[in-house]
Amino acid sequence: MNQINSTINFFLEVTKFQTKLSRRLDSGLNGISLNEFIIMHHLSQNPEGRMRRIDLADKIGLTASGITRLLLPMEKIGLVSREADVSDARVSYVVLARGGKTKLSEGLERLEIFGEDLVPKAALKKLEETTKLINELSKNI
Amino acid sequence: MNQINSTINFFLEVTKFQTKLSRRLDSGLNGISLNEFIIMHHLSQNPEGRMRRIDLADKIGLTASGITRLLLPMEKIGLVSREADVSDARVSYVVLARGGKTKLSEGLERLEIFGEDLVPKAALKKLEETTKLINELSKNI
DNA sequence: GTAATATACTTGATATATCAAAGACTAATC
DNA sequence: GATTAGTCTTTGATATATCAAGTATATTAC
Repeated sequence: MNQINSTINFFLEVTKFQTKLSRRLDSGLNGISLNEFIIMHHLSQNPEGRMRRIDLADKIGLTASGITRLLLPMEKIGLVSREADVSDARVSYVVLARGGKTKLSEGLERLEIFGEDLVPKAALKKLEETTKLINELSKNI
Repeated sequence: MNQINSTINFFLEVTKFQTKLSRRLDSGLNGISLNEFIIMHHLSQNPEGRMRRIDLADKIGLTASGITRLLLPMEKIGLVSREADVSDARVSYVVLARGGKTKLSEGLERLEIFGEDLVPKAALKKLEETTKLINELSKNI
């Protein structure tokens, strides 16, 4: 039982939390996975209503390749669609499609309920600080 | 741009952090993956020096099936080994093997350095609180 | 304006999880 | 003590990522 670095402890706990969270939500978000939800959420938050794949990758922490593979089935079932860039043929934008909007709001609703059940009201302020901290840390990985 | 639930925001940030962390560490821990490291770490912390697969699964948040599949190659390359239970033939314990001890301490060293680079000293106290909070949340998922 | 370099995206091979079901036991109930 | 129910682990089929390399296009430097 040696002394443990508190940063390492943090890594272990976050890893565990995220493993459980995504397993739980992957089958509890009305047919869409957590990452699919996250993609659609970012699209809905974007002022232009569309994002380049590479920016999406950066935003959610996946590789470009991962994004390609995630989006493929999403396009097929009509959650998102594809838009070209007029001035740069390498780029293809991701746009939230009609079906995606529906799924997104259903997922949001479920996620909100889940979140309310999970996090006690009293912990919300602390949670927000935590979010800020983790966001800062993410930038340097 | 609608109002976002702060719990959902937390989920997004944690997911991103963990995605980036594990990608980064999976190729930076001297040949072992983050989860392999975590398993060995828990084994080394265990007073009995061994753990049932099911307890390991619970400890790190994976399914029993996931544990089986993670351990298979680890056994093959001599990081862990297998021990039977004298009174319950269903159980097989996981034990840290000689090669695992070496890899673990190498990984620990690297992870410590990584952690020191990532987290500013001033944030350590906050980080510990965060760890506690996340640990609490994990229990209810 | 051409050559070299950089960027955006996709693809082939592979790793790591999941779920649902099966296998092999143990424990509880009658 | 036989049946039933529960626990621990593994397995087949599948999903979701990664990396490294490839394709197509833009940008920079000369």
